[in-house]
Parts: sequence; C-alpha cells; structure tokens
Amino acid sequence: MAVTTDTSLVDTTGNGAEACCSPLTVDILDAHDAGQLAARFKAIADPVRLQILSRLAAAPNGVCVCDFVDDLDRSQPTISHHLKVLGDAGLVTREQRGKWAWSHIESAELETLADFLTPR
Amino acid sequence: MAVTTDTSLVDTTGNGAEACCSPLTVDILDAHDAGQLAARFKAIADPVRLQILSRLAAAPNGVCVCDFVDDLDRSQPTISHHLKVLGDAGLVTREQRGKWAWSHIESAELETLADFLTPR
DNA sequence: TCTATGTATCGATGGATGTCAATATGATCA
DNA sequence: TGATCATATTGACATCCATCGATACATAGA
Repeated sequence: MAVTTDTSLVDTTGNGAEACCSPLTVDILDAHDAGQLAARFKAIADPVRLQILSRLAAAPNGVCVCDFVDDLDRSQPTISHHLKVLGDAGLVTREQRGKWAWSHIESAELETLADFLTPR
Repeated sequence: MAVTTDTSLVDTTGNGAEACCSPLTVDILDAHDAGQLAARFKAIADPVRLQILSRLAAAPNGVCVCDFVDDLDRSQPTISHHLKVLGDAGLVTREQRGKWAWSHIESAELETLADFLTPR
C-alpha cells in the first residue's frame, strides 16, 4: 500500500489538529487521510460531545465547564474527559478565567469537516 | 431531563434513518437528538468506511462489493460488516446484479450531516 | 441437481472507549 | 500558609467495536 507524500494536510490551528481532506466527491481517500478524518469524526460521534458542541456554538463568549456538569448529567471527570477529546481534535479551545475554565468552539475546524461531506 | 416531542425528526429515506437535527448554531441539542446524530456520525467515523464512501462518491453507477475487498486490504466479512453499518445508517444502499452486490451512496443523507456542521 | 462463486451471518477475540470514584493539581481568598 | 473550590488526571471496570475464520445463504451455470 503506497502512501504518497500528502500536501493536502495543513495544520490551521497550531495545536496539532490537521485539516484534511478534499471533499468526498473530488478525490479518493488513501488509508492515511482516512485515518486523519476518522479521528476527527470520532471526536464528534458521541452524544455528550455533540451536546457540548451545541451549547458552545450557541455561546459566543464560551461556556464555563461547571455548567456542563450541571446540564449534561455527567460527572465532572467525564465532562473533563470529553472536553479533552474535543480539544485534542482541535474542535474546542480552553481559556482560564480566574479559577474557572471556559471553553470555546473552533467553528473553522468544524467547517472543514462539513466541507468534506458537502458535494462540489 | 425533559424530552419534548421532536418535530424535527423526519424520515427522508423510508429505510429507518431519520433526518436530525437543526444546524449546530441554531438550536441546543437535547439528549435524544444528540443520540440520533451521534449514531450517524459514528457510522462515518471509521477509516475503512470513509474510504468506502469516498469510492462510492466517485462512482455514480455504484461499486461491486468484491472491489472493496481488493482495494481496502480487509477480509470479505469485514467489508460486509462495514457496508451493513453504512446501510443501517441510511448512507449506502444495496443493489443485487446477478450474483454480485453493488453499493450506492445516499448523497442526500450525507448532506444532512454536513448541514448540521455548517453555520447559518 | 450439483458445483462454483459471491455475499451475509455467526462466534470469538483483542483493543478502544465512556463512565465514575479517588486523588492530584491549580487558583483564589482569608 | 492554609482552606476552599474548580478542574484535570489516574485507575478500574463494563461495554462497544473492528477484525477474521468458519460457515450459511444465494445466485449462476453445467
């Protein structure tokens, strides 16, 4: 299985997440690109994380982590775990305000996923 | 956790898959809708299935199952499993041609997922 | 009907993942 | 510095999932 050098991978966030790939209807995915994409879709493919994203998308100034624990009926470690998954995928960033941590959505990263699914 | 009657769920395919939900930036997801969406994103969030979708998107007349076994370096039962997952999610349909089974992509279903991630 | 071939299903297995209790870390304030 | 509160990390556990070998089912042709 030949894996060629891939110039379509561009890190737009600087935090390790990589933009990938051409829209579904343009190029055929190789195994490497498929793995990159799948990792980011996996980050989205969880009910709790979708609810987190939904609340973040509705809050331009971010959301305090403590609010998720109240709203989503999950323990504090579980919320923290999900925020880490979203952060590692580059979909959410963290901001410290005093002793509270606020989360922000990275809309541009989500759009790259939407672009992949959108026909050209 | 109040789960209100959800009028945003519309079955557009007749095969059990349900359209869900308003775009990320419009409404806040409840637990039920989040589960529906997560199930469909889970179907996408696998490297092999992304490669299957990619190849189907590039083939208007469909793809023979046998070709996937050759191309994707997976056993025949594994390919069959992935096609079933995609079919259950309403993203792929099946057509029998003689003793061969051909798969077709359901672009409209994929677009509903893209719409969810696309800001309005 | 028998055989060959393509596909689906079953059962088992190893690894990934969501969850929480316990604990550690970090920040604020007295 | 010590107490308190918010968040992160660790460890354990149960469940889910991708994978494949074996086998069943289905279709076509002899």
